[in-house]
Amino acid sequence: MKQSSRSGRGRGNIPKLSEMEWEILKPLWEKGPMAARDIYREVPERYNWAYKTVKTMLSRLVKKGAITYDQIGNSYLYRAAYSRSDMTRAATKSFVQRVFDGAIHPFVAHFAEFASPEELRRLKRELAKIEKEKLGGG
Amino acid sequence: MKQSSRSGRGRGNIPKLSEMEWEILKPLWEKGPMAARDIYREVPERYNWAYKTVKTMLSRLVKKGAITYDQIGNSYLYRAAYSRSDMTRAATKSFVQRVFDGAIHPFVAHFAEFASPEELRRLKRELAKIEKEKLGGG
DNA sequence: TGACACGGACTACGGATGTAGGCTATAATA
DNA sequence: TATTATAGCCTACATCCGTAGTCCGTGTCA
Repeated sequence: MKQSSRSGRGRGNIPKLSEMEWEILKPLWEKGPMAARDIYREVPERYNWAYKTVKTMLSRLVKKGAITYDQIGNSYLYRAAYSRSDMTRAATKSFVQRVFDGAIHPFVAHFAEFASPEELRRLKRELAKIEKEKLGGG
Repeated sequence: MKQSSRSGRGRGNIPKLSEMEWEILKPLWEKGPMAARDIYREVPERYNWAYKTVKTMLSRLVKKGAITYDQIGNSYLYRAAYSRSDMTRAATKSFVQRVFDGAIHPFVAHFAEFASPEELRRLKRELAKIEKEKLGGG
């Protein structure tokens, strides 16, 4: 099997991200490890954050274990501590639990209302694939 | 006029519920308007809340416009201000936006991993239905 | 009528969040 | 070497959230 970055044990302790913290993690997942200044540049402009705000978030994310860093000279190179997969899986699970009491289909039904036809098709395809894998003895 | 649980305009100002607040709204949606004491009884035991905690949540929910009440004698009969549909739709939209940047299929792919085969089938069915409605000009 | 339980209003308090600012060391530059 | 722009570290501060507690009025039971 492949070794999907820490995919095993301890799913329970993946830290929860606050709304804004996701915006810090996204660039890290998409472009790999980065310095604070670069993350700052990657954050969507619409948030209009001060650089210091980004720095604060980074500290808090380190503290809660969502990111780690390597020191390079006198600055840090931050990197996500968990894969985007693991993080979104955990967040989704908790969201679905909270809002839908664990049943996913109402969630999808709702979402599907504002999904494009293309996305709906894609979804069906994915679902079929997953179903087959499951039945096939995954 | 009849009291069309305000399903129309103003979707944007549906208040956000905190994690625990969902547990107060659920009984209200499922069983209709209730007094504080009854809501207290309906909250899942695992939370082990004091009655006062429920009261605090109710006040906050009233304040943020998520529930309203009718005074009956010297006590209140609380009711949800928005339908469960509207509330979950809003929450889902914001969640998917934040975590998946608006694209739901990666989410489903992840979640489907721990969905039961039965739920997967249900999902596919719902999707097909929604797709047909969309194409049919709904 | 007096004692009490229950109701709502207001208060409490620590931790998380959104949003920074100040201080100090250091790398780069003049 | 003196200046300056950054970097990281620590501090700030209003809100929200989870989780109650206190205070006071009143319906109820004895």
